[in-house]
Amino acid sequence: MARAVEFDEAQAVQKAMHVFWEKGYTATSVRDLTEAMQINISSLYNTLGDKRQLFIKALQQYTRLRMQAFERYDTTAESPFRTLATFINDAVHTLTTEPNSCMCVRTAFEIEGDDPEIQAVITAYDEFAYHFLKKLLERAQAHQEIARHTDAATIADYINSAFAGWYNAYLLHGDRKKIQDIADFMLQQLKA
Amino acid sequence: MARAVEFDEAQAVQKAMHVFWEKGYTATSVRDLTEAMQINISSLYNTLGDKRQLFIKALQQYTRLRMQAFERYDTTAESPFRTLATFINDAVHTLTTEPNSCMCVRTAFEIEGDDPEIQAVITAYDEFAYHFLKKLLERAQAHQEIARHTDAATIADYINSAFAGWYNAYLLHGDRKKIQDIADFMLQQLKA
DNA sequence: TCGATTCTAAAGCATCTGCTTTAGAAACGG
DNA sequence: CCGTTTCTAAAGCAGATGCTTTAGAATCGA
Repeated sequence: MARAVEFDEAQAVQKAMHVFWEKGYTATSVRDLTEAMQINISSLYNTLGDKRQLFIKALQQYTRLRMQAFERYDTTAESPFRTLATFINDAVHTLTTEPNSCMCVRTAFEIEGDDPEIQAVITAYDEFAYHFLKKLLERAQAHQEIARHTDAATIADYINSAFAGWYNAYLLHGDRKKIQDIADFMLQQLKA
Repeated sequence: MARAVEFDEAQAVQKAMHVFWEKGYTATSVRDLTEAMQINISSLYNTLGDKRQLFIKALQQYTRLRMQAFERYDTTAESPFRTLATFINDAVHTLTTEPNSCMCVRTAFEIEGDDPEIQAVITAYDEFAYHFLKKLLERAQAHQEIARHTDAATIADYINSAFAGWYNAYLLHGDRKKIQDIADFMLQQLKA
């Protein structure tokens, strides 16, 4: 037998995630990563692979955390619209509070379709959010809380796409109230 | 007297704009630029300044072109809402037709507030679009074409912020119809 | 203690980065 | 032709990049 593996991959990826999240893929150097991860560069290449593979793992970790946050919403609540309102208000809170904007959105604009494997991770998250919204909207329509003249699918796309725009608006103006007003207006428009 | 200046700055900046637009600021190298601009690197540094200054000029050129496109809309038309609808549909057409996504949005996410001078160029364009929309919405409200219970300013922010989200959605799915459906739903919601 | 394996530290690699310098050719008016 | 200025081509710079290699220390079970 030999020496036991003492390398905590999950923790290392977590630290890498924060660096990538803050600086973006290209602007992050391998030296930035090893410094933050507190591991030797040879350990990195032996266990995690190259920079791109590590980025994919970091991005997956990011989306996994985001997806976990969806679990706190009661999709079977009596008023699906209220759940939706909470969800949207939480999104406003998150995007105006976290130090960086959404890693998925940022990355989507950075790679611009050049890397299908990275894009797939982002798309998977996007579709996860889409299905969450769609289910919620279908129930809201069944409860007559929102208008039924439009597919829940389209409304889900509509809401889901808006978030990236809010990130952009907050980046430009840093004005929390502006985003809240936009969100309030959207909710009010959606209400039947 | 001496040799006449034969360097066409506007044309050079225009070519640089396309490279930056396609690849982003960081991912574009000075060699990429001189190659596309068909000029020598010493000419570049003598007349246009360094990479960052050239990028600012290219971004200004980009926003100038975009702002010119606003002139084709009749803001004094009898039905401001119809002008708004045309504007939004044109936006959908543009963003699903052009080979790259919006240079401003892409750059906003790339620099993430780290460069105030670059950010100012983007913000100026954003505010230009905002005022265009606000004026149009105020007239639409006066014509009773959209509801008056909300400030035109908020609705302008609402519409303006949505565009960046549509760029993101089109990047992820490449589905023109999806964006059109979203835009149609927005317009229908806005209609009084 | 032994070999086997996993770790770290450091040096090193070729390539790319933004940018400067040097040397000289080309075009002008006086 | 001359001096002045604008251009181009090419070499060169120091530093950063992603990644590899080397050498050896640490930790394990047999």
